Amino acid sequence: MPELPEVETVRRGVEPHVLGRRIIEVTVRDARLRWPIPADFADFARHQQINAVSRRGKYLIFALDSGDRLIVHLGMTGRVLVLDAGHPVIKHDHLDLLLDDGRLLRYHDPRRFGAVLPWPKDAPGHVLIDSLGPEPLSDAFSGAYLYERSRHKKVAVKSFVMDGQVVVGAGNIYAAESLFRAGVRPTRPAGRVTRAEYSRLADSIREVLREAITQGGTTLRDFAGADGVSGYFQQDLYVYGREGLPCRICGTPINSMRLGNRASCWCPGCQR
DNA sequence: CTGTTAACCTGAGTGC
DNA sequence: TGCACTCAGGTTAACA
Repeated sequence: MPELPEVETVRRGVEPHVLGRRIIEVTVRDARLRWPIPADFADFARHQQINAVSRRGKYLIFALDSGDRLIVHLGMTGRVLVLDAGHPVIKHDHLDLLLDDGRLLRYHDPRRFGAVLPWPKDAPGHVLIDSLGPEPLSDAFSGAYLYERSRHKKVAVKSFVMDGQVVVGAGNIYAAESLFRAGVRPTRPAGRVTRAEYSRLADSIREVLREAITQGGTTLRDFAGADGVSGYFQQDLYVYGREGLPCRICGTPINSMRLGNRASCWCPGCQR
């Protein structure tokens, strides 16, 4: 699934194709996503013009000319593709937005952990967006912020930075990579990580996410940008998926364990 | 409140 | 070829 860099890559890939385009028809083939696509979704989206495509954390937000918005989340295996109308439909193609230029925006998601939801203009906020932590690439995010938020917390620092209420966008891959670059073991209780370490960690998170965006994301199995092209950040991974392999810095075999039900890799030599 | 676990769902990979 | 099992980029609901 897509973490922040993959979602941002999708946003950038989709945006030029949909800006100013009007949705002329909506086809829902399977509404059973993480939350069901509401029965009135087609009526909600039809005839609306797409004025902007933004991102909040791992959520894509399509702003419509009426002031309504569409929220799209890719879950673990979701994709958004821009295709010509009439493109063959394959398994897991759950939703099409037919555009007024003969193209369509297609949502494809084998595991259906993602979501496509309306966000009406008269709703001040949205339950999925309101309680999110700061954007890691914004000024609101810093080592001091992480330090303050983490005091007295016993949760592992990796789980802490993967918590979307703390900071958005760092999933399993980038949390592991950021902790490696900061030299902090993922198992450390968040409340025991020092101010200096959080300063390095905040820098690392920003750096890793920026680099990954530049590379077009990381490609494992299911991710591809809107144009179907893969990302290249996997060439820059130091710990994720490298259990048992020698550390690229010190040669020590990369260690792995489960933290909060997620595989977590780190280097015993480089990370304290 | 905090913290941990199971659950959602399908497909790919592995071992027998 | 088949079957049983594990694992996967996210997030929340239900627990103790």
